[in-house]
Amino acid sequence: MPGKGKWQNRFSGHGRRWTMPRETILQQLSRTNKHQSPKEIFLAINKFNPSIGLTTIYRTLELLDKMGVIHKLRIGDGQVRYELRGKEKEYHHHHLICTSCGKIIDYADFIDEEMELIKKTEKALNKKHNFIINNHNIEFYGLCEKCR
Amino acid sequence: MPGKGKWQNRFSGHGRRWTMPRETILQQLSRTNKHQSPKEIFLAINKFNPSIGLTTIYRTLELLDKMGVIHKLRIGDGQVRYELRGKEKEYHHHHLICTSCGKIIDYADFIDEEMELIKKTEKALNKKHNFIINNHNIEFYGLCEKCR
DNA sequence: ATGGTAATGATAATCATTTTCAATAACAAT
DNA sequence: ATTGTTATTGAAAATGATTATCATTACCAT
Ligand SMILES: [Mn+2]
Ligand SMILES: [Mn+2]
Ligand SMILES: [Zn+2]
Ligand SMILES: [Zn+2]
Repeated sequence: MPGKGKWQNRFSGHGRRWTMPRETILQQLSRTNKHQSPKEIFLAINKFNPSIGLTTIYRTLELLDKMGVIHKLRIGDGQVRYELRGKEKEYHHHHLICTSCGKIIDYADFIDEEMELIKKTEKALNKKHNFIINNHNIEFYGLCEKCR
Repeated sequence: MPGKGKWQNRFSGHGRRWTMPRETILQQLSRTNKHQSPKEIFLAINKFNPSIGLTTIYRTLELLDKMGVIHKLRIGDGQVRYELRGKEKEYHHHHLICTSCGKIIDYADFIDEEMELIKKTEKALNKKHNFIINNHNIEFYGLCEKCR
């Protein structure tokens, strides 16, 4: 049954339940490509649905992150932030963060060269330290157009 | 007067004062190449000098970071961590973080290739987004030898 | 030696995130 | 459709890291 939400199927048959709060939270994440904090998501939802509690936002975001549906960011501004994940290819990007106003810019330039270097580094580090690398995090800090 | 500590001069003549707590904190940072949290530093110092308060640790670490003497790390384990900075060349490195036990490994492999890519990326991002890039952060997450 | 003031430490306050727990609602089995 | 199981929820309290307050202390230029 199409139209019931593209995520519903990912919740069925795993002892998990498809609930209204979860659908609402995913809708809110879809509404923008910004990197939203739990509180921001809560406030946005709260305007039209005050019955969903902040605790549920936290729990759901954590779950969605574990499921791989969203991506958790920890830039250093005191709260966690989340963004929806796309398919691997179209999703992979890094962040440009303004240390003055906190603006976050997505970028995916030189991804190919970067991936090559990452692969090489991962292989070397794996051999050297016997360390299994699952993912990486790259971010640039500086001043955005307005703040420079 | 040598022996009085290699950092003392960095505190003179800027309206800043060279104090016993600051010297002790820098000593503690020198004692290991681990990435210590404020609380860890506090506990280590507290064993032989219980007169230094946690608040001072926080304030001093923040100051030292601003001065460029130490480097602040925010891996995602709930507390900030700091490490001493060496000279630019010998210092520059990234981190390998075990998501299971929290172990942090420094590495500096492929730094040259990496710097080349970083420079290229920085230039492109600057042109594209009119963003001034001051520094970057790269870290790999995975499982260490013991935790795999 | 002394005065101005940067630095300190104890305490309280903030603030994001977690935990607890009783009530609710999905949903598989009837 | 009704039921029973239990995953999920929301309110409230708890936690834990970091910050703000403020009276006291101690650098250090004079
Ligand atoms: Mn992004
Ligand atoms: Mn390091
Ligand atoms: Zn900005
Ligand atoms: Zn480990």
